[in-house]
Amino acid sequence: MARKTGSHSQITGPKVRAAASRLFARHGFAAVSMRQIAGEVGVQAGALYLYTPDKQTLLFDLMREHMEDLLAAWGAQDKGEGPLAQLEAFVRFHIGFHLERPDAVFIAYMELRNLSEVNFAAIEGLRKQYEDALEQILRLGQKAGVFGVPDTKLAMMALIAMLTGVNTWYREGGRLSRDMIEGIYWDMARKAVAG
Amino acid sequence: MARKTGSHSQITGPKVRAAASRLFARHGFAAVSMRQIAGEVGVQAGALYLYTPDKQTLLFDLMREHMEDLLAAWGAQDKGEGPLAQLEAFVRFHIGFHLERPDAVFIAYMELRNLSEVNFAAIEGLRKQYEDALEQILRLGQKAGVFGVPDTKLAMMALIAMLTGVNTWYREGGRLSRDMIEGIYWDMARKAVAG
DNA sequence: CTTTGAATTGAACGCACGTTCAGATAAACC
DNA sequence: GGTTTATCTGAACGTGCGTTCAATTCAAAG
Repeated sequence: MARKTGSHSQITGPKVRAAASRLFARHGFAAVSMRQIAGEVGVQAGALYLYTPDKQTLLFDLMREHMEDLLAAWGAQDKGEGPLAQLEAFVRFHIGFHLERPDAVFIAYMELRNLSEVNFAAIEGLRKQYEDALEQILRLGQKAGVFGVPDTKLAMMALIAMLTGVNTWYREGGRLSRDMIEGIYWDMARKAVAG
Repeated sequence: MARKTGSHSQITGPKVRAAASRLFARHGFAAVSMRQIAGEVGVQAGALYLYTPDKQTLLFDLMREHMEDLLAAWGAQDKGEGPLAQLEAFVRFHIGFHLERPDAVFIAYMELRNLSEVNFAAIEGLRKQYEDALEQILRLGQKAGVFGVPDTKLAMMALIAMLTGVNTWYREGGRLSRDMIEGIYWDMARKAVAG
C-alpha cells in the first residue's frame, strides 16, 4: 500500500488522507492522534510513517491539495462573458465546490494556526490566488459600471464569507436543494454589489 | 485570589479567563495546556483548579459569557424604528461588537466541537437567540414589503456570515476605520436584502 | 504576636502522545 | 521455490498531559 522507495510521499496514501481528513474535520488537528488515524485505516500507528514524514506534513498536504483542487477546478470552469455572468459563475461554482467537500473546507479554514510559518505562507498564497480571481471580476465590473462597489477588496471578502457560510448550516437532504440555494445566494450577491 | 468556599466558581478568576481566552484563540483549545495558562497568569498549574473544576468548563464559561454579553449588549442597543433602521442598527452593532473582542469571537466559532453535548446545546441555544433577532427584523421587513428575501432564514445566515467575516481580515490600524467598514458593509447588506 | 483559614506550591499519579526501528510478513519476480 | 523488496507490526523511547493533594506560605483579625 505504501510507496516504493526512499523519500516520503508527496502522494500520501489515499486511505490515510481520507481518514485524516474526516478525523481532523470532526475533532480538530490537535485533538486527533496518529493512533486514531491508523485505527481508521486499519493499521498500526507506525505504518503511517510510510506515507507522511510527520503529522504536521499530513495536515499541510491535505490543505495544499484542497487549495490546488480549488484553483484547478475554477480554472476549468465555464465562466461566460461579462462581469455579471462571471460573478454568477463564481457564486455557483464556489457554493457547489465547497458543499461537495465539507471536511476539506473546514480544515482549510480552521487549522491554519497549526501550520508552520512556511507552510502557512504556502496555503495563504494559494488562497490569495483564488480570492484574486473574484476581486478581478469585481474590479472589471466596477470599471464597466456594472457594479457599485466602493472597495473591491472589501466586497470580495464579504462575498467569500457569505458564500462559504453555507457550509456551516447546509445538511444533505435539507429543505432546499443545492440549485435553489445557489439561486438564492446568487440573487443576494448580485444585489449586494449592484450599482 | 481564589474564591472563599466550597463549590467551584461560576466567576472564574478574570486573570485566568483572560489568559485562557488569549491562548485558546491563538493556538486552539486542544493545543493549550493548563500549565501554559498557569504560566501566563503567574501561578502553578494546580492553582487553576481553585477557579475552574476542569479545562472543558473553563472553555465553556468563556463561550457562555461571550454569548451572554452579546445578547445583553444587543438588548441594550438603540434599535430605531422600522425594519431598515433596525437592520442598520444590527449590522453596525454586530461588526462593532465583534471587532471589539476578536479572541472571544474566534473561540465561540471554532471550539464548539470541544464542548460536551450538553454544553454545546447551551451555547447553540444562545446563538439561536441572537440569530432570531436578525431573522425577526428580516421577516417584519419582508412582510412590510421593504425587503425582498424569499427565505428569511437563508438571508439571516448569509448576512451573519458576511458580517462576522470582517473579523478574519480586520487589523487594528488598517487602511479603513471601523466606521467606514460599518458603512460599506451596511451598504452591501441593505442592497442584498432589498426588494 | 498569635491564630486561623484561604491561596498556592511542588511533587506525584496514570495515561496518551509522536516518532523510531528491528523484526515479521506478504507480494512480486526470477 | 527461492530471493528480493515493499509493507506492516509491536514494543519501546522520552515527553507532556489533566488532575489531585499534602504541605507550605500568606494575609487579615483578634
